[in-house]
Amino acid sequence: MNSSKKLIRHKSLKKLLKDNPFSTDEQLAQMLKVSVQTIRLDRVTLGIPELRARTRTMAEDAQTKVRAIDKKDIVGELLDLELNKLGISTLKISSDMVLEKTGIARGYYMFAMANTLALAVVDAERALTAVGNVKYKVPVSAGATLVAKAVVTHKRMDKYYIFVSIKSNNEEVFRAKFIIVSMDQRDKHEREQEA
Amino acid sequence: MNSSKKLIRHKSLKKLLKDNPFSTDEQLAQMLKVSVQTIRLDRVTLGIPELRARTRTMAEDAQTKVRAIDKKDIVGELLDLELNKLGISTLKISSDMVLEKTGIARGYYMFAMANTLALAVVDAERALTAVGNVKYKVPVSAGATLVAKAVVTHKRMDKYYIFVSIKSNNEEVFRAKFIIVSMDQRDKHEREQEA
DNA sequence: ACAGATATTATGAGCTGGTACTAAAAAGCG
DNA sequence: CGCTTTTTAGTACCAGCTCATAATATCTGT
Repeated sequence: MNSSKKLIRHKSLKKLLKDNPFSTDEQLAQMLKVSVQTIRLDRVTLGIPELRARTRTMAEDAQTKVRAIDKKDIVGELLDLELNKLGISTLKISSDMVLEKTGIARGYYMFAMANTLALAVVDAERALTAVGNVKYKVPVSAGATLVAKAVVTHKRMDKYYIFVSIKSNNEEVFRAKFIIVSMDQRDKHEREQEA
Repeated sequence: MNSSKKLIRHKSLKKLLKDNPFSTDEQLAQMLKVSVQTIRLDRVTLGIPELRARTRTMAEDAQTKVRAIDKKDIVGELLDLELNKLGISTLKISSDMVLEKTGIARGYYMFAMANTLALAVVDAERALTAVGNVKYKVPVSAGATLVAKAVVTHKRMDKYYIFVSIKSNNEEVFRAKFIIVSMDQRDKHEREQEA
């Protein structure tokens, strides 16, 4: 099978670009062990624009982002995001994020981190938190690097049920469940009904 | 004055690039009615990178943007406080506390307001949030003045059960239940055990 | 095994949006 | 007027492509 090779390469190509959209054709060619021309051909058939166009659209998108929450709204740093599935972010607790008396991080940072991540995971133009359920398991001190993982457990109508776990040094320090309501669907329904 | 022209142009240049960072030197030259070389020279002296580098860093930044909660007074203003009984605070939602897309206040502001008030009500030197249960009832827009009321429903051992309700224009927009743990009594014992 | 299709690679011209450098022309100023 | 600063011009070079053409390699059916 000749074309199966090609298909596999196409998939790999997509994945490579998803992981690092800043690769040049030459780098991609090296990674996939084919010639640069092949990469270019693949890009054309897959409708993938060149590096410059890619970065450009990314930069433009960043300016006028159309998603539930702008990436800049994420408290912490977004590491991975699969819309409607999961998201991972980190946040370093600095000394001005802790309570003076106890030296322990104010709880709302973990809440904000978890909540914004949950909202970011939802693939909707407009989304709101409806319900939150949080549990603080271990106090967090300054200097800790937190890693939050949000997972969409299930979705019913316009409601997303999201579970978020925050770990520090692989120890769970916080967990939360959110119900996020997408406003997109409502709009559509309402518009359709009205129309 | 020769250099004043230059200074003015430098300011214009910065502004133009702020408004549209995607301009090429040629476009900028046309807009400022000078030669392309002048623009390049200006960019060098101002330390402004070329278009491609600009878009590139923008795209990269967009991927991993850090933004913690503003250190501003999230808490709001304390109006009344009866330790171990109740507390009342207000918070005005400003335009930079809302999500751009929806114009609705970010949920963690209400959480932070409620949570800090709950902690304030507890009559303990050191207290931590253990569990939180929140419900967002009505979206809040910029300009709204929120009033939070926290009530200690009961206390068992070192745990305080606190109910918080946030109203805007006398309409309940948010409610939360917290379990706050006082560390005053037990920290001595536990530290010795953990150490 | 061999023609014909499909896939891959090579080659070269041309483009954009620059950098880096040199040098000439223009403007400003005492 | 001459000197300095500022602006413009010009050349060579680069990355990272596109587009077109052509050659080679690989596979596939008969």
